[in-house]
Amino acid sequence: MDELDRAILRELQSDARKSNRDVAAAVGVSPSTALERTRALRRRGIIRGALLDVDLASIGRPVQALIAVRIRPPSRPVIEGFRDWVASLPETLGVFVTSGNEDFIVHVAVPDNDSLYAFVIDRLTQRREIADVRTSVVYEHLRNGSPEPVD
Amino acid sequence: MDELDRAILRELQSDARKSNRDVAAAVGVSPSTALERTRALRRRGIIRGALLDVDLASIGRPVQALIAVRIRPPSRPVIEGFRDWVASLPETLGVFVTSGNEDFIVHVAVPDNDSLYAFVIDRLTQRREIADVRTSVVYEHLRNGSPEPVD
DNA sequence: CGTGAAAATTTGCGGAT
DNA sequence: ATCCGCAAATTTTCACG
Repeated sequence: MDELDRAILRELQSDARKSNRDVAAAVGVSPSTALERTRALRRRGIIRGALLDVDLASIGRPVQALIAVRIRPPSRPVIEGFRDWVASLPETLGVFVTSGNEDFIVHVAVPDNDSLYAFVIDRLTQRREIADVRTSVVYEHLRNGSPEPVD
Repeated sequence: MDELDRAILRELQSDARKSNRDVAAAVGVSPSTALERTRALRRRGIIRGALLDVDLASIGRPVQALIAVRIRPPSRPVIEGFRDWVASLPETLGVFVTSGNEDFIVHVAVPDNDSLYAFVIDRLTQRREIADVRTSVVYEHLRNGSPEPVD
């Protein structure tokens, strides 16, 4: 990870679909060099892919929530079972497996408040391993798509 | 949003860098049609862009946490001031503004546990408007990069 | 890491259904 | 009104220096 790699990463973080030619021009190397560096970043697992940023409201899912879940017993099979199940639900955008007051924070997007309520009481609470659930509605979600390398 | 739009969205969600030619082939239309549809999705704000998926560990930030913050008073100027400040920190990956037991959930990535502790006690707690902070270390973060449209 | 040429893709437009 | 075919422009890709 030299300065050139970091510069290429910055360019692609600003727009993952930027053409290799534009990236090369922006960082001051030839397209072939930029291409080889970018491929190496992928091979090394530093770049994992490119995610489409979709407006959730316009696909009918304007209501987001974070749901803190505590599981009992918090043993590996139970944790992993719940994790995989909840990650596979269509409402789920992401799952954080955490230490602390809860075992999971589940990020969901649904069409409306009724759907959210139904998700929590009909689907989540049906799981026997759930000891506690706390739901927070998300008013706004800001993302920093460009985390910077350190060291 | 007809079936063709949804199919194109699905393809690009699986890989935001997929070539237009591949998208067209996968959904069964000509490249020119796929291109025009994709541009329309962008114009309509349904596609907001493409984010690079970077492995945080390999850029020196392997430790993630979710930090629940309560603010006082939770008035608009105070909320928005804190939101903009915390979103601009280099450690911050994202900020959820929420209802419920906390006003914010801040998602951060740092080099190690010491950095996390320093972030919480040196930077966050310095802000006078913070009434309460609860930190949860994130062991694992699964994402569903392909939220499906409903209706 | 760059050059240059070949291959592949993107793009705009005229015409078809 | 939407989609396709085609050709030009642009970009990607790679062998070689």
